[in-house]
Amino acid sequence: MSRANLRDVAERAGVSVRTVSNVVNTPDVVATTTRERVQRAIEELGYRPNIAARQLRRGRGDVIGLVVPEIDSPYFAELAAHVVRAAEELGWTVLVEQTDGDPARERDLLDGARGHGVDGVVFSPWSLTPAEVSRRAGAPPVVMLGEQAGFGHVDRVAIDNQAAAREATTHLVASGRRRIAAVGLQPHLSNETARHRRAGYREALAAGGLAVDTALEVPVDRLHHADGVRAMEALLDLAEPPDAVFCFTDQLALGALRACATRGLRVPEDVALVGFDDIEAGRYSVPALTTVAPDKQRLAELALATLAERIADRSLPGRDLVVPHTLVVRESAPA
Amino acid sequence: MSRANLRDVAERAGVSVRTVSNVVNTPDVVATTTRERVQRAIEELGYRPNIAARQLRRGRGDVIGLVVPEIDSPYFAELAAHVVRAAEELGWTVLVEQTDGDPARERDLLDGARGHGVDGVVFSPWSLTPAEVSRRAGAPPVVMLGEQAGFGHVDRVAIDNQAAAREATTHLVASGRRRIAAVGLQPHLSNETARHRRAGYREALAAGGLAVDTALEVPVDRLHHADGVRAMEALLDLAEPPDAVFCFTDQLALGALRACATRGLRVPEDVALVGFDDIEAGRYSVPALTTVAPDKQRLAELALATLAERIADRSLPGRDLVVPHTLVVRESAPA
DNA sequence: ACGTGGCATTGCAACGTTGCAAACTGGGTA
DNA sequence: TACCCAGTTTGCAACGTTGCAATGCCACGT
Repeated sequence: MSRANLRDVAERAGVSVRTVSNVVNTPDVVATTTRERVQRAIEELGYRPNIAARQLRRGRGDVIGLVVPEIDSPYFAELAAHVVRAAEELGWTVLVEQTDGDPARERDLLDGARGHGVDGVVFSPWSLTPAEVSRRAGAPPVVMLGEQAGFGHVDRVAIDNQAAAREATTHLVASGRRRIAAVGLQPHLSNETARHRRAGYREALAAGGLAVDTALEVPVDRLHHADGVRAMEALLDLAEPPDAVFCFTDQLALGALRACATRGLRVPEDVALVGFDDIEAGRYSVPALTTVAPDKQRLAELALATLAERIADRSLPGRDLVVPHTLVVRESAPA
Repeated sequence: MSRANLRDVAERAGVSVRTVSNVVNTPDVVATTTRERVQRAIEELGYRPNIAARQLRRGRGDVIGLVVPEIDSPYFAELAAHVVRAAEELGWTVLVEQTDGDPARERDLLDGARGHGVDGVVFSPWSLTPAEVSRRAGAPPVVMLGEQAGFGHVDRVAIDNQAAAREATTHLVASGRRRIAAVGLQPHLSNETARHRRAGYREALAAGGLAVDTALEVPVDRLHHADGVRAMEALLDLAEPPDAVFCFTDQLALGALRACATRGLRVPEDVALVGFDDIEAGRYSVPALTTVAPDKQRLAELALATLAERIADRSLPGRDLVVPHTLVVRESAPA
């Protein structure tokens, strides 16, 4: 016996298909006795609505896509947790896709989570250029996360990365550091976020009367711990190593921390470290990470609220929404 | 103008609806010239298949659910990454749901990811009792992850938690530790996995001629860093603190590590630590964590392969599949 | 000229649901 | 008694796609 449908229930309860549908969707319009009889039939047959048919008929499926580079990076994992929770609040379920930062995959998935009939998409790009976010006829609405500027007609939700990076670096300057490195540029990707963070970093240096030394601006391949280790080792191999490092993600910072330990350097005494993202692991590392904390929950909620509005009215103009952040001072770069 | 459908394309290309469908699904049966004409029309109209209609017609939607307690716990995040990748390999997309370990939510979601028309579900339970995994008429097939034994008719994929815990503890015994604690029991949940790990831990103690001291078996509320901190502090407050701690997850171990640092204890000199899960953060902590490493990729692949088989043939008997694990010896508990 | 076989294309129906509007029911009112 | 209205229930059609089976077409061999 296959899965029961409305007709099976209707037959069993001795009512019309339409009435069963009413019991499921608008129970209050059905007479009490009828409703109870139908509900019993539903129970007995184990009826569950066919979502595909409902979606086809209604024109929406209450599913949204979440497209991130990698769901196992702590920042994205934490973000995803907030998105899933916020989505549930709105009656949505979340479909997760990974791009691995691959431009081609980002482009494909931008067109609607592999076409999987989602009502909308929350998209966290790494390498997408603004030009690529256009001409997407028939694709579901998208909200972009992060600092990819210049999309214009597309909604975007992000923290002010440049200001955040400036504050982080200023904190290091203020604590007396004079040779401050930056780790996390990704020149091989058109990663706008990294660019903004570097801009903020440089602003803070200038404001503190420090010169930019490009030898201290270390590019990385990816943003994992291992990349942080490599970058830190490179910095420590310099003739004049830094006395502070601003890492563009906490993962990089934790890698840098590890590299310092391996080399026998003390943090923060010999080198101060600041991260970015405020992932849980950074709150419990030894020493605990000073870091920029984006309000991830707010970010998720705002992204979904924006998406909901756009789904309701696709003619809305594109919006640029800013979410607050704070600098959390911990042991790796104390005041 | 709304979204284009097969009929719009057919009209524009001057062919039948069926031929357009053929171009989309089985291009090789269509003549080259026709195919090109249709493809041009598809491009021009920006046609994208309606997934709901396809799903309704085909009877499957190539979407599976992944139900985990929390997607932002590193272990589940890493697992999810593997699941998403493996799913893509099989042409599936993954819908993620979080239970927060809440029994009621676990029960609901077990019945098919909030009914969201998934073809199958990969379920990672925390507190579900075997009795609850029954009588699910019409619900999609499920593969259970972890050590929830006794489901019988349901497929299950897991590592041998008891053996793994035994090996981890034996490693501590072999390195000369004599007062070995265990952190991670969750007596308030019917968490079978924790039970198995304790059984393995006790086995190893017995084999090493050590007595079980229930004062050294520390329960925790959740499995986060903070719980590890609290548990470790409790252990260090004992009249006779342990010289080694086996934590049931790496997150707990990292919390314990942090607590040791705060108290000025050296790891591994004063206390050795072993974790479980082999999350990335544990590979870069100071000191790096000795831990049990489940083959997560294998776990994900096997779970999905099993699910695929069950979807194909729902009359298959329930299977219990075991995935390999290894003990990775690092600094927190050297040989 | 005609049948044959292979390739290409087509029409019909159905998947399960819900929007719409019509139809029925019973009791209260003019 | 005839009528009306609110409360219930119903039938029909359509959402967009694909399985099935039939039809059309053409080149080839006889």
